[in-house]
Amino acid sequence: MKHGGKRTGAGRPRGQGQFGESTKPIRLPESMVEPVLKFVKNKGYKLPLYGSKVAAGSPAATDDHVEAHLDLNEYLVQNPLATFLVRVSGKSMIDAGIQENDILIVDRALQAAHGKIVIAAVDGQLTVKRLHKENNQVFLMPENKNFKPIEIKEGNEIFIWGVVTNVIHAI
Amino acid sequence: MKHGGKRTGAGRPRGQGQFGESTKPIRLPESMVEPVLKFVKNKGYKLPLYGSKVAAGSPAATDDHVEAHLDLNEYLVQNPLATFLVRVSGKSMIDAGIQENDILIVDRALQAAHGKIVIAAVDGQLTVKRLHKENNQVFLMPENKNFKPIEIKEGNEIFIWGVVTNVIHAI
DNA sequence: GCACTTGATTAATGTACATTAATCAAGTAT
DNA sequence: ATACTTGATTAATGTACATTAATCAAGTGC
Repeated sequence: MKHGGKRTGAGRPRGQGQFGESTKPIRLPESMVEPVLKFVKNKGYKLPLYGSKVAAGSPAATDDHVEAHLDLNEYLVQNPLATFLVRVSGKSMIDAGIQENDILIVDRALQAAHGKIVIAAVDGQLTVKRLHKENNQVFLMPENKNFKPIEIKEGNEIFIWGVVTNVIHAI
Repeated sequence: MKHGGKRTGAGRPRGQGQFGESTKPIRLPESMVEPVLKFVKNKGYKLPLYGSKVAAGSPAATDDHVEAHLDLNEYLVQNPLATFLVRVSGKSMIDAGIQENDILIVDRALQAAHGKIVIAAVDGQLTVKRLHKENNQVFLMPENKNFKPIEIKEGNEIFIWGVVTNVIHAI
C-alpha cells in the first residue's frame, strides 16, 4: 500500500492565498490594525492617473495611457507630521481659485517666502492670504478686490501657520 | 540567596514599545509590507482639519479647534476600485474652477446624471465637461465661452468614463 | 477505462513560543 | 547609607511551528 514517489507540481499552488502572493507576519500597533487592513484591501489606494490621450472604451478596460499610479496621501503630503488641513471660509482669495469650503493642504515645514499663499492666524481667526514682503514691510494680500491687504507689524498678534500647497475643491 | 518575593509593578512597562501600545502580528502580502510600514509610520496620514476660529500660537501647540482628523484617501475616494485620476489639459472648464494641470478625482461608480461634471473620451482624447440632458438630447457643455457644446448622438464615439468628485489644484 | 478514495506534497495562515528588553527588589560591597 | 550586582518579573518582538488548504498521483472497485 504505497502512495509514495515524486510529486512534481503537487501541493497547494503558490499565489492561491487571499492576496495572490506570499505573505509575511508583521507586528502592528492594535489601533492601526483596522486601518491597515482597509489600506491593504484597497491596494494602498494606488489610483491610476490618466493623461489626455486615451484608448476608446472604459478606463477599466485598458491600462494604456496610464501616466502613473498615485497614492493621494503620498502625492499631496510631503511632510506628514508638519501638514494640516484648513477649511476655507470667506472669499478673500477667490481670484486665486480658492473658494469657500475648499480644503487647503498646508505644510508648516515650508519656508513662508514672498509670493507664497499662506495660512495666518489673525485675531483668533485663520485666514488665507498671499504673503507679500517688500522693503521690511510684510503684507497679507487678498486676491479679491473687495478685500484690503493686512500689514504685519511688530507686536500685532499675527502668526503664520504654514504654506498652502494644494487646494481641494469638491464638485 | 533568595531574590524572590512579590514584584508588583515589575517588568517591562506597557506601552514601551516603538508604537507606544500593544502590537499584534498580522500577515501582509509582501508587496504591501513597505507601503504599510510607511503608512503606520505616518500614523495613517490622519491630518488635523482646522476650522476658521483658532487659538493663538502655532497649530502644533494646540489641538483645540480641530474639527476632525482626515485621511485624504478615505475622504476623497469613496469607491477605491472605481476611482481614477485625470490630469486636466485645456481650459474649457475654467469657469467651473477647473484649471489646466489640475488633477481630477473621478468616480466611475456614480451615476452620470444631468448637471454633473463628467470625464468623457471624445476622439481618443479625454475631456471634462458638464453633462446636459434635455429632451432626449445629450450635450457635453464647456464652461468657457470660447468653447462650444458637443452633442452626443447614437453612433459617435463618445464614452463617459465617470463623474468628477473633486478637483486638486496645486499652488 | 473511469470514477472515486487515500495518502503525499507543498503553500497559506494564524498564533504559540523563545528571545530580548525594561523594570523592580533583594542581596552585597564599600 | 549608598551604589552596585544579581535574580525575578513582565511586556515587546520576531519567527518557528502546527494547522489548514489545495493540489498531485497511486491504488481500488466496477
